[in-house]
Formats: sequence, structure tokens, C-alpha cells
Amino acid sequence: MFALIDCNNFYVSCERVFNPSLNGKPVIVLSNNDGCAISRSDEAKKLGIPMGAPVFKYKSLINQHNITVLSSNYPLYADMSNRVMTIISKFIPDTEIYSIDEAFLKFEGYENYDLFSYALKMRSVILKWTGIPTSIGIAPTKSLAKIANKIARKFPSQTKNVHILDTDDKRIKSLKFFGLSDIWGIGRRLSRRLENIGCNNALDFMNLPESWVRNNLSIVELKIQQELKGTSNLNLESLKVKKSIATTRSFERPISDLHKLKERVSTFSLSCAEKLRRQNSLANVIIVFIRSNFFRKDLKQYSCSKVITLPYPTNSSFILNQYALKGIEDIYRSKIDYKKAGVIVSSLVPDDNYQLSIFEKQDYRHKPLMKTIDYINLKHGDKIKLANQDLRRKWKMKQEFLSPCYTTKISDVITIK
DNA sequence: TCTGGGGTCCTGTGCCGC
DNA sequence: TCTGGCGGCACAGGACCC
Repeated sequence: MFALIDCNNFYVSCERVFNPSLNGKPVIVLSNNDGCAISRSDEAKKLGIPMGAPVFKYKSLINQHNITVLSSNYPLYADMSNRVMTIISKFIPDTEIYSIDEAFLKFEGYENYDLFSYALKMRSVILKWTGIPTSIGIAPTKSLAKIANKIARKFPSQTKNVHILDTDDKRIKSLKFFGLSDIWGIGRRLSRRLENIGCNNALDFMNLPESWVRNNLSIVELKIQQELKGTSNLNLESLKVKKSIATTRSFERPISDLHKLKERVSTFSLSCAEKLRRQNSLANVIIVFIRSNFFRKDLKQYSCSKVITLPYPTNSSFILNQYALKGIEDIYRSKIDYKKAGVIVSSLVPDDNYQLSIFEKQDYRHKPLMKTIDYINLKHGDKIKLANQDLRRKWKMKQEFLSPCYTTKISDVITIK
């Protein structure tokens, strides 16, 4: 059996742990730049704030109901997530941390356990030790555990936030109850396509002929379908090594000037290089992209990306920056209002075990230099930059409603008088 | 005026060499 | 020598997840 444990309204719950006056009140947490609502309390959901709601469109609703609005505080959430995951792994050794607020567990050798009461116990310990409420779904496959989790979350009074799908009857009944987009891996587009052929809920999807699913959708959907039938196709994934690393940002104001774009892209490529070095990886490929504002239909639209294969795998800020700038020059078009840009590095290899190039000579002085730069920047805050980065200008995210870093910054720790 | 960021995986297309 | 078929690869784009 698999279990999925999910933290309820995770970001909002983290904020409430340290600010209990928010309990029972509508609260939302915003994305970077305070753009959209990405976590909502149950009260805010009831008032009609959808997931991803652009906050400027909901200003009046927010004012009318006195909804508390907070900027996202990632150091806090990451720390709280670590605490929750540590507790989970004490209960079950086979765990896969799927995201900041979710983990899959595998019950192997638990045949003599009463899974329901074991899960209840786990839930209450997490709540007591961290203050974070969770929901747990248990089923024979990961996809069904997702469904079970939704039931646990949706019907807290009947389920006590723990639900087990252990019989065919329960499975069929649940699948009939849930829509297509409630299935893990079926999004908006696929739901619409499936509805067009008269497939209206998860059970209908499960009953589609497998050959049709394979030919018209993809191997992914076929696997999901088999999982819904109870055949386990997806196992726990062990610690994942990242396959790509990205730094992308939306701009506060549109940018059309190439020089300004280059300055931003430089910063992104440096950030990617730092992330690479932190995980001891080298990149073989760098991708640069820019795009205009999709939401402004009245303006000229343009988006383009450039994939560049590097001469040798590297994590040198200089080399990555050099190719990123080459990329942006290639795809840049004038007279466009750009809203977003980003740098992605991929085809990653470990830095102690990679294919050398016969023809390209890399500068071996870069490695110790990067190490020194990282050291200085870590110790003294980003002091060392490249010359083409604007040294005076600070590109700062908009975070007007940021809560303190209660658990990760000594000056922010709560004091009790 | 104001709409996130960081990931994974799959598919279609065009090119190349066998 | 020419040509069609096919697999492999790179790349762009799309769909999904949180």
C-alpha cells in the first residue's frame, strides 16, 4: 500500500503556527512579486479566491472580507517542511518527498498494522510537534493514494483526515465522484479533450479502452489509467538528482532595451552557475528565453528560446554568462515589451566524473576562482559581481507583506515576555 | 498600472547517416 | 549512383506537477 501525506494549505498553515491570530480567518499567501494567490486558507477558498488568482483583480473582495494577505516567506516554509518530513521518516522508512508539502510513503511489511490508526497517530504527532495539519490518503497505487488523500481532505469530519481505499467498491465509488482534472496527471487541456468524447469523470477515464488511451494520449496517461485500476505502475522515487536548474523572473515593468535584458540575463546565468556549484554539477547545455506579456493581447507578442550546447561541461560563471549573453543577442528583437526572461541549464553531470573534450581547452583557473567567489559572497553577502551587472541597481522582489523568518533568523525568533 | 518560479516528461519535426 | 525507409538525435513546444 502507498500513502500520500499532504500538508493542508501549507504556506498559510506555516504562517498560522507563528501567528495564531490568523486561525479561523481568511488568509492568502502570494507568489513572488506579490502577483497571485498561491496558498489559501479554507475560509479564503470559501469566499471565492481561486488558486492562482491575480491579486489586483480581487482587491475589492479582499478589502470587503478583510482577508489577510501575506507575501511568501520561503525560508520559513522550507524549514517547516524539513521538520514535517523528518517526523514522517521516523514513522515510515520508505518515503519520497514529492514536494515542499507532500510525501509518498510505502507500507511494506505493515500487514499486521492497523493502517488507519497508525496514520492517525502520525498525523497527530506532526500536528503536535510542528503545528501543521495534514491529510493522509492510503491506497494500493500512488494515483489512488492521491484520490484517497483528496477524500480525507474534503471530508474531515467523516474521515478524521485519514482515508483508505482498500476495496474495489470504495475505489469505484470514489472514481465516480471525482472529475477528470482531479486525477493526478490529467490537467485542464486533457480534461477538455476527454470531455469532448463523452468522458466525464475519473471512472469514465478508467474505463476507456487502453489502446485508445495509448494511441490518442501518451504512455503517461496509460500508466495513470492502469494505476486507477489498482495496478501499481509508479514506485517511490529515490532521492532525485536534478536534471535541470532554472532561474527565471517576471519583470516588475516591461523591458525592451537589449542592454537591460542582458544585465538581467547575466544575473540569471550567475545564479544558475551558483546553484550548479552548490550541488557539484556541471552543465552541458544552456537555454535562454525571453517573452512578452501573454496577458496583454493588445501588444505585439513574441517569445523565443535558444538552446546552446557548451564546448565542455562547466559551472563557471564566466563561461555560462558568456554563452547566455550570446543567446540573448541571437533571439532579441527590438520594439517588443518583454515581461519575462530566464536561463535554464541542463544535461547536468557530476563535477568529479565527466567527459573531457579533445579540442576545447578549458581554463582550469576558473574552478579555484569560483570557489573563492562563492566563499566571499556567502560570508559577506553578494559582494562580487560581473562587470556587466549593474552594481548599484538592486533588483528586488516585491514583498510588501512579508512575515518574519521565525525559525531561520535569530533576530526574528519570537520572544516571550 | 498590477497575472510566480522551478521542475519533469513526452511528442512532433527536421536533419543526418546508414 | 540514386532513392526511399528508418533510427537516432537535437530542438522547440506543450502538458503536467507543486
